[in-house]
Amino acid sequence: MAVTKHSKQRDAIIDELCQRHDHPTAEELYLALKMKMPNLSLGTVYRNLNMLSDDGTIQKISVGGADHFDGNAKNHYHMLCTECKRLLDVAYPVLEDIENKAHSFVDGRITSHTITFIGVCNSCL
Amino acid sequence: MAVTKHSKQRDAIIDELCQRHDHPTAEELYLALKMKMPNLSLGTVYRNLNMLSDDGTIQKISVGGADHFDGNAKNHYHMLCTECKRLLDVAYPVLEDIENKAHSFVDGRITSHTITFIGVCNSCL
DNA sequence: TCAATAATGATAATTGTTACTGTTATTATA
DNA sequence: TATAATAACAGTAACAATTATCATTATTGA
Repeated sequence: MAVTKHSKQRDAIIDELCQRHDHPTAEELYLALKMKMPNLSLGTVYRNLNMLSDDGTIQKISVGGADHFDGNAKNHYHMLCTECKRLLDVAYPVLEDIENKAHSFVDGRITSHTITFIGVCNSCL
Repeated sequence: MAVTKHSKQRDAIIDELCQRHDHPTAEELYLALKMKMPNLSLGTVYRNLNMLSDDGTIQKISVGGADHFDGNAKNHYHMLCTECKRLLDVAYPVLEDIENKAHSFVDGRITSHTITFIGVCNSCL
């Protein structure tokens, strides 16, 4: 179902997600918001994150265990820290032509691509 | 725990995984092997796949819902079909220098990278 | 051959996520 | 502004993927 009506919960979710520059999981987001909205439900967080990522308003990133969410909908790359399991932005310029270049190696049609670097972040080193 | 002893189950898992060129989930692999080894346990499949991917003998790929496993341990890229959720190999040449190039954009140390193309495979088109 | 122990099968437990249900809040219209 | 339609909600149950537990079996080195 698409987003039609407004709600305080949804606004708060988007706000929180765009404010912070880590890429929280649904539960991390829920815990942070729960302090301001004590009767917020985890299901509401999941429902909204899914609707918003279906919309293209935000990004859902499936890497390791739990899905992470990113308020920045523009394609960009990430690094997963194998120690703390956090997901960091990598400002490496997006390879605009890689999808066209890859076309001949693929049995099908490419619509997007993701690059994930694996490593250890500075705070863990 | 590292792999020390041998077992028929483990050998069969590696065999099956290397024979086939799709990238099965633990359960898909389990169902295929169950026919030859009727008392194989799903837990054994998971345990071995994890040990082997920790070893670097095989690859674990976390993209959508369930983890996929790849008998080819050499780095290479994949495409996820949004229709059938299958994971296909993409023979696009590995960008050997991208990790060095990305270094200056990252707060930490990079040890590897993955590229996943998203699209629709030919059989689904 | 035998003792030590890694690996197994079966099953329970855990985790992340989705679905359901009755209630509340939002929005368009009168 | 009141009202009716319904999207979105909270709370909870259900579900799927994965991991942990534990008693038994298989492998291996002495």
